[in-house]
Amino acid sequence: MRIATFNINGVNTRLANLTAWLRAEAPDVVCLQELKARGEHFPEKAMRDLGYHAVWEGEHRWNGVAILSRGGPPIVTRRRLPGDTSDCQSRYIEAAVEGVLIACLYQPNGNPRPGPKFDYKMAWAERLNRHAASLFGTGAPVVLAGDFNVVPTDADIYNTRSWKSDALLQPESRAAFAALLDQGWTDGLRERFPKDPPPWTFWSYFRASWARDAGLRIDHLLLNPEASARLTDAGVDREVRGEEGASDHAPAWIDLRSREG
DNA sequence: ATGTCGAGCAAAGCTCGA
Repeated sequence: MRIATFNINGVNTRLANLTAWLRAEAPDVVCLQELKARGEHFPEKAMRDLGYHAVWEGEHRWNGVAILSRGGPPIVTRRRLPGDTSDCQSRYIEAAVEGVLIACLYQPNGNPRPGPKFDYKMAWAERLNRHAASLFGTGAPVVLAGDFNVVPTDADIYNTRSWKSDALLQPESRAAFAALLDQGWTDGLRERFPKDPPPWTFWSYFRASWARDAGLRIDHLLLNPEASARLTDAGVDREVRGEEGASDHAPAWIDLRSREG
């Protein structure tokens, strides 16, 4: 079972990019972030025509998350990250797919920092860690997949210089991510690529980042022990970032062997 | 500080978010 995460940065604007990738790679499950489309504008028919069931949380203009599955339909277990009923941004959706619990998340970017956006990011991270702890020991395989908007260490970026004050690299952001890993989650990409540099998942539109391969690793797939025991491979479909009209992210994925295997 | 994108509003170029 291949589970991918892809910050699509506008699901309708990049529908051609998305469908070309789905046709080429045919991942079993896909977590999408930054739909930038309200719910009624989600391209459900296009997904269905490609053989994917879809569940999603849209939002006016920004954010928005979805889970696609081409096997059994995703059974939604949550549409909001618990812990703050006043938070109405669409950044989390969770579903069971063929016995695997999948959390699709889009952590706030947090810029500019300091300020209310960064405070929101850190509060959101705190809520994520609390909820992740409750998912960790359920006994089922669990995968937390998405755009965490965190560069975990200095090894996860081409060069820290121009990003030093960015919210993605701050000690607080990193500490929250490290605390999440300390719960016992396995970083799927790092498991497969332990040597530096790891594969990047994001290249900014600024400063010809793609042409210079000036990338960051901010899209992550975290596995609890039940999922990690089934991990066979991981990767990034980086060629997707080089296409005409590409998102600034590339899809990242893990492969899990079947329960029988 | 800068750079480049997308969506929305409203009818072009700005604003906000990233």
